[in-house]
Amino acid sequence: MTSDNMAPARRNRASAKQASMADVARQAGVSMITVSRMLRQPDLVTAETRRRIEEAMAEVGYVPNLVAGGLAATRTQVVAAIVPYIQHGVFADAVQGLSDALSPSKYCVLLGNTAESSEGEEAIVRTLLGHRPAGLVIQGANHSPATRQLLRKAQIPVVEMGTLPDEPIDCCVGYSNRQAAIAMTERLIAGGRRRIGFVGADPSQNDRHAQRLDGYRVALEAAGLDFDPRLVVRARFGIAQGREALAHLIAVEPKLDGLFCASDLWAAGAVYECTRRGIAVPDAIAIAGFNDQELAAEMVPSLTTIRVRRHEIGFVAGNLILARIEGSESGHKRIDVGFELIARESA
Amino acid sequence: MTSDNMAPARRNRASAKQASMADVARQAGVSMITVSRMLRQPDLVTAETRRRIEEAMAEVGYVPNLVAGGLAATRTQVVAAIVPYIQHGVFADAVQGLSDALSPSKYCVLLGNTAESSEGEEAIVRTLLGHRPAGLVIQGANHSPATRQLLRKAQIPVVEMGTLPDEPIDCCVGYSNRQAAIAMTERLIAGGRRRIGFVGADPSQNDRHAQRLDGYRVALEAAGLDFDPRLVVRARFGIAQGREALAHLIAVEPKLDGLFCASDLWAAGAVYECTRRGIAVPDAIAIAGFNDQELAAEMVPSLTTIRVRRHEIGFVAGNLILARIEGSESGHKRIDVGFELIARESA
DNA sequence: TTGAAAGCGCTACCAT
DNA sequence: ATGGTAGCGCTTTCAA
Repeated sequence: MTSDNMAPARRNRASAKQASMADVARQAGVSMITVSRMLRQPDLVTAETRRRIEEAMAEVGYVPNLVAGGLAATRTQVVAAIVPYIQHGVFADAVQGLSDALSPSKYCVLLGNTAESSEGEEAIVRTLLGHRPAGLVIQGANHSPATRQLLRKAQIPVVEMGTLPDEPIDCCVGYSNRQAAIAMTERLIAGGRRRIGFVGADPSQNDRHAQRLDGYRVALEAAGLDFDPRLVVRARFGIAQGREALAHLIAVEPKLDGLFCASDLWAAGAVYECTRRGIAVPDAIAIAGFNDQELAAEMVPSLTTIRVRRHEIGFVAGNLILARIEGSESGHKRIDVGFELIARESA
Repeated sequence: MTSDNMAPARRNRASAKQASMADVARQAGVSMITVSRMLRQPDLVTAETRRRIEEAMAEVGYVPNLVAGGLAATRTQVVAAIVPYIQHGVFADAVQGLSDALSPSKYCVLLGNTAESSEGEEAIVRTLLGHRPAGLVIQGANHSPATRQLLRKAQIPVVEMGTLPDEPIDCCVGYSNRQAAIAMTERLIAGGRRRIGFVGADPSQNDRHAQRLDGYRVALEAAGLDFDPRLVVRARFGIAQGREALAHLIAVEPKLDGLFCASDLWAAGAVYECTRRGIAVPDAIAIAGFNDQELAAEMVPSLTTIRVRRHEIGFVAGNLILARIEGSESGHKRIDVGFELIARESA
């Protein structure tokens, strides 16, 4: 029962080498090109021929070599996806959406993690481009000149996700991080908050967070409130970092009465820290998040946050790529999927 | 400044076609094979030649075609990774680990989502194998006979992750889900709990959860407690589903005093539901999770759970694959990374 | 509806 | 240390 690997050449080449298209053709008594055709445009082949080929494929255990196919056709069945960390739910959602859009067309996702560094990004873009993907999606839009150059020269559809740059490399699908941040900050202000903190990622490495910070600042100043750099915390992602941020901020500013976190993880951490310290949320401090991640709706108190349809962003990006590959050049080069302010208990 | 795409043939072929290795060779005044060598074994090339080639590569904007390389060498720089959903943090952690292990060697991850169905799994395995990956890692070990057959015939290293099957296809790296479940159930029992519920995924589709369910049952029976099928809930993943599960269970069994959730998400949902209903955790009901996901340590009350080093599992899997590719066939075919019971507040 | 020949861009193998 | 010659396994013309 375990004769798969070591079987001494049952039938044709049971173990020796992988079966090739030539083997299938021979077995079916047709030419290679007919096998190739039946795989890609079955309608052009007689039902009878098709049957014979299918039988032959099963017989020899044929798995088409997409590498050879990709080389011959000078186009692969692969789409590259570049995100800072696949481990972060926010990016994984988009990649899932991408994968879901691509799967019906048999395209696969080739993954690249940049670790949120621009050198890392350029290196990974280079490598992924070497695999000659049919298209590429990438998180954000603040790429180094070298990276932009590479992407342009690649002559494939490129989709920047999660933001709406003024000058996309090719296409983009996202929403206005700035407007979303403005909306949330305005809400906090409208709720009577005056000393509002901000937690975000390094704005020089993360353009989405840079825009959220910008929106926060704009909204404050529009309301005649001070933008106080001491109330701006730069953090690594994580719930624990949210706790720390809150601890830091109330030390710096005991009158803190509002907090806008550019990610739900930080907001959750801040809320938990308040809970532990007996600080009432939102009565003493209103805390808002960003992303509407799963725990936002479920935790106690639930999180007021910005909902972004991340799976949809990836899905739309995938369909954009497919449309471009198929040549239906479709006008839309800049798709705004919008955002939604979800008002819950925490703010 | 935007002349990348449309520039009318500056230098050599600025826009026409992608530069090939032949172009680089011509430009550098060497043969193709020397370029190839310099890319893969720079030591075998004179410093001077190297410099000329590097210059030429920059000049023509060369990005090596890994598809052609893969075909010629009959081995690619790609490792396939198959998980139920990349969107689930638990799987994304392992994929991140895999990617982190492979990156230094310039291997990329080709992603496949099975959506946790065996037909889906076979289809995605077929497609990924078509890309002739140098290795493949896959979550779990309950694959259909056809899938196992495909994987065997592929003649590449295969690593099954997250479990320790009796008969791995090739290698595996994981831990005993059964032992972990036994340990946690025993803890609940030792804490005086007598009516203990269980929440898990469909055991027929998810072997890890099947083993956790088994461990729960074994521990109950070893303690002389009834295994009551009414207290076993099968759920889809999610915090909300954990709330529902708790609601359902206390309706079925008002005397419920313990709950073992095979994922932290369910445990978190159950805890939140208790909080909302004013049920004291752990006093009235002890609730235990599984995975030690990020929120487990942070939420209030914090979650007693099983810690599994998921990133490490992926990382080890990646290194196993690399070792196999390099031929250092290394004996370890079955790596147990163990688990840890993390005692916190909820149980 | 089917087939023959010519590559796709690179690496392996053998020379030198 | 460098180069020439064959392919890798498919798809793309074109032809029948």
